Amino acid sequence: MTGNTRFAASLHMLAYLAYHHGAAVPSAEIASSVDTNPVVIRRLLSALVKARLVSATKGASGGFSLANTPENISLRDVYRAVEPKPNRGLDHFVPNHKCPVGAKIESILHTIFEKAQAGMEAELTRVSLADIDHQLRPVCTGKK
Amino acid sequence: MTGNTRFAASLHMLAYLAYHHGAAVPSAEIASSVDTNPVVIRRLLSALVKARLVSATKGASGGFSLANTPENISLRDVYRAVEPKPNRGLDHFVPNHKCPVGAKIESILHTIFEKAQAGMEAELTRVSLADIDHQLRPVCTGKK
DNA sequence: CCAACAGTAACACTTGTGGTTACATTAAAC
DNA sequence: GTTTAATGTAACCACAAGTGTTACTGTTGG
Repeated sequence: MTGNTRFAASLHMLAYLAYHHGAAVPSAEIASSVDTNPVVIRRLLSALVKARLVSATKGASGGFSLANTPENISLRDVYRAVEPKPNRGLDHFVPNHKCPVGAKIESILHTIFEKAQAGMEAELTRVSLADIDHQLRPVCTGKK
Repeated sequence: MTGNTRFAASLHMLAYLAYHHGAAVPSAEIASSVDTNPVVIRRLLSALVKARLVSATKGASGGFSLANTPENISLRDVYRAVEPKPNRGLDHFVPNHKCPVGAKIESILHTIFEKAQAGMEAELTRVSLADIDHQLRPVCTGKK
């Protein structure tokens, strides 16, 4: 797989929680919507709990719920929570430092990649979980 | 590996070609600077040749050279040439369409990811290979 | 002809990711 | 207090993608 599905899956899960706002949703139910294993869900939500975006309650009738209002959760928050290393492959890129080009290229690329990353995250900042929820509601409320 | 090193390696190679502008540089020499195998270099440059960013000459005393001036090669051109699928893992993400959330989330995420991608590429558009070359020269010319 | 090069196919190796099972822990419900 | 349903992880396997490597086939200048 070129990228990973963590970010997309996380947004799906959070959208599901926003849809069932207030209630504690168990991982098995979320897994049914995302069509994967409950453990995968808990694994991902674990990162979101650490990032304070989601709260988890153990025990019977427990589950996951949003730790904040959908308006106050930006997609950038989610991105940062599940993608801790947003460097475009610069970590495993080790050129020959004895070459004048190889010696300098790393720091140059680092700066460039940071700007590119910032450009992407700027767009993500402009979208909140509430925006996704609003696009989701119209088709759902009619059938509920 | 989280991402791939193709983009970073491609920029390194192109910077090397810009540094030796005009001359035909064999893949073995570039491989020495990037510190990898010549086949890896040729594999990557193959994509850049198809994108008309680099020209290759076969035979003895052959090699690779830029097909354009560094000013006219933007990093976005390079990115598009070596990263044909810039979707953040949406392809392998197949939710349960029987769920109201799963049915709609795909197209919503697709739109969002496209905007995020556009934000990143906008930053890459603003940087040319000449910009990298200018940052490279000051330290190199003195030691040459 | 020959030496040097690109172009590519084929393969092994490594790593990241996702799916799965298993189990310890926790807390509500009865 | 026991049962039940849930999180939290660890451990493992399977699969896909990326990278490095060898080997071979053209191709071109000397």
